[in-house]
Amino acid sequence: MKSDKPYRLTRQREVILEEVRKACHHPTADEIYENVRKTLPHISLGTVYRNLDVLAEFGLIKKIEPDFPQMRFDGNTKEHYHITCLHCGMIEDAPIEPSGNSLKNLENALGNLTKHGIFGHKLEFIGLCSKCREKENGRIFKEKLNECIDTGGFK
Amino acid sequence: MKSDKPYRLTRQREVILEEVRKACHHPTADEIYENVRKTLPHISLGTVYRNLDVLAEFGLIKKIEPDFPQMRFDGNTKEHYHITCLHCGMIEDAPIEPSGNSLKNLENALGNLTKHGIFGHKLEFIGLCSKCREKENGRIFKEKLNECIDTGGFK
DNA sequence: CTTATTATTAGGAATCATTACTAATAATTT
DNA sequence: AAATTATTAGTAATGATTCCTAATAATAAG
Repeated sequence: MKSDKPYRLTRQREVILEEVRKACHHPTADEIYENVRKTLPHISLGTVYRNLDVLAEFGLIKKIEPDFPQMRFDGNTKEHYHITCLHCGMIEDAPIEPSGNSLKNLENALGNLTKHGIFGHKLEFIGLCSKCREKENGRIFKEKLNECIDTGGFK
Repeated sequence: MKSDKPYRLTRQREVILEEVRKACHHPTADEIYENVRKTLPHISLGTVYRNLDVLAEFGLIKKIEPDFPQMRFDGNTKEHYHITCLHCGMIEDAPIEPSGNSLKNLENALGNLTKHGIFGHKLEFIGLCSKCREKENGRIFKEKLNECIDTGGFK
């Protein structure tokens, strides 16, 4: 528990937390809303948003802000990296370990070089999921790959 | 030029591109709008948004989607990393070189491990800029640092 | 150069995710 | 059991971005 604000365990909060934890696909707020409604049909969308924020504040879930206009949430709070599909916005876990200490070393170096306080980093891989890759028949893939070759990197 | 869509050079487009290029602080769309208005007082916000998208599509600028609700733009299209201030949303360039090939190797490894097509990665450092750090007198910094220590990473 | 074509514009309306507000409710404290 | 107050449902408001339309202006064609 990070925050020491007063905290009440409500049924809504409980169900929302469970829903985020059991979803393995980094759901959006409205996906969570739709699922929670199966258990609590009268819950309001505002309640879902508020509780997602509260749960994230207490460190029980993570808020993900991907390269996409809509927020997503993660029941897995251990450090790990993500792959975002450029086409559908779906996020999967990257099957690699957070690189031991090399990026942590970079953080320290940056903290010294700049006057910033650096807490952490976010490494996001950008690609096309297998479904979108198939559906688009490689078109986007080739386009983006060329773009990447042209500029020497995605961003 | 990435896209081969028809493209017309208008005064608006020219001024917007110049504005993004000369700004060194990764401006938001409305900051660009305000600045462009000094030269073209009758330009509309929609035109600014549309042109930022077009310019990004043609690879003349980059769109940045930081860990913050608002989009920012970058006139520097060479690969480089950013530091985002968690408090004010300001983005600065990270004074380090994109790590040669180690992250590119990770991309390749991931492309093989998963069925994804991986084009690139985005590495964002999260911190507090010196101004905010001062203003908050280290409060947020300590909080976030603890959070980071607790969970073994920011995200 | 003049006319035709059509991408682009200004301005405003619409959308979409998210946040804020309020009276009613329910979890905790006394 | 009563008092306190965090939380809720429902709805209105916000803020960034996108969409729509008739008018305009950049390019292409004659």
